[in-house]
Amino acid sequence: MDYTLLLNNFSKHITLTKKEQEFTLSLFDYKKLHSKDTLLEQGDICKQSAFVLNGCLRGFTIDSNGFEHVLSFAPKDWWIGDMYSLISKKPGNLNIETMMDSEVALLSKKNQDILYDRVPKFERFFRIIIEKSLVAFQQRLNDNLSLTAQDRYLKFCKTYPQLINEIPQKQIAAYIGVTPEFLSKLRAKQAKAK
Amino acid sequence: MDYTLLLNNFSKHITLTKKEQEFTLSLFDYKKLHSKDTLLEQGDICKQSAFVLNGCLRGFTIDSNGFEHVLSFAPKDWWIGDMYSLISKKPGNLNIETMMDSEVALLSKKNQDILYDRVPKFERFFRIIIEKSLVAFQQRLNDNLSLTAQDRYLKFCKTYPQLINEIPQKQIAAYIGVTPEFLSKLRAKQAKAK
DNA sequence: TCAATTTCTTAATCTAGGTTAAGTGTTTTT
DNA sequence: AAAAACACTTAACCTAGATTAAGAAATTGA
Repeated sequence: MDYTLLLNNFSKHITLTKKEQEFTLSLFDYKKLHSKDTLLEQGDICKQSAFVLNGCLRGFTIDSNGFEHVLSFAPKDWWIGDMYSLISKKPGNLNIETMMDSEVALLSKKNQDILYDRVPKFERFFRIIIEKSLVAFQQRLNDNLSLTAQDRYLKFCKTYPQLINEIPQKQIAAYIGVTPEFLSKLRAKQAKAK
Repeated sequence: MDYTLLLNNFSKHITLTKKEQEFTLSLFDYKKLHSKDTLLEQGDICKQSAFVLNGCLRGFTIDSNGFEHVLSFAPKDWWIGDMYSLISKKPGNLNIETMMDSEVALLSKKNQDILYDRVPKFERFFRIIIEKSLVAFQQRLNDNLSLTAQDRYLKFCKTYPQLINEIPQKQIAAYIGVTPEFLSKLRAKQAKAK
């Protein structure tokens, strides 16, 4: 298991000594997953955050009509978890699943608290990670309030160019908030317009 | 100016000595605002966060057709700022305005950084504040992806009971993501159904 | 390798919510 | 206290996107 990506992720916001690096990595669990494996199911209490070393996961909910809504994609170098459940310690309604064979580094809430205690720099690290995540969600909510489906799709293509050919279209539809049929129609219109 | 509310807000997540309290408060600026005063305009670089002591503010964007979209209401005891602009130091597209006469305690980004340095507990404090804000935005995005306008309105009424009779209906419409005309129609239908 | 499953497309029809417009309160300003 | 500005309602008509359904293409897997 290669944790280089994780160490580089830390070093974007904080500087760790060799000792701190070793201690920190010792708190993570490495896990190899197959495509469509489940990491968290709605109704569960989320007890860990995942850092994606390789592959891609998705966080999604299932509404009362059985439709899925993708709240986040987590490709390589991203963090994913159910923040609501993680901090409230109550059952959440997020599902987390791999979209292809993936490798993750798992940090349990318990170990995260130890980490905050022993290497307080991580208070800052996760504050910054969460700030960026907050900005992304605010931006996305604003997009959903102000843009057409067409524009949201174009924006998605710009934001996640690497994902477009890697994941099923219906997942992109569930992310931008339209049915797969409508996204298909949009793409056909777009192709013709050229 | 009475900062009791602010001190109580801190004490929800961290414990400060008398000295730390004094120092911390010295970093804030008190400001009294009239209804519809502007605290931040789109295109500006946001240089401060506001804690609402009294009254209510709103953060909103204006789209390319001139329509307003409310990203957040900040009643008494809430924080508001343009996180994107604040951390990137680039011009943001958020407007922040009072909805009634209000009092705020302002913390400049510069003073916030001093605070992180001199009272590191605040790394934790703001991490927790931001975590909660993130959870709220994720939840709201999910609501926009999965609920009808009717259900979003009902949920709004449950979440912000104190605001319903305090702020104009068109602001609620701009928050849940419908036109004022459609919200009016929803309310009429609801009233009849009883 | 070929059957089964999943994904994607196309097309007809439907509907939640938008648009336009006109009229009626209700605040705010002078 | 009148005028102006703003907020809310109602109603007719419109459209972006949903639904249903059926077939084609691609993937998965025994």
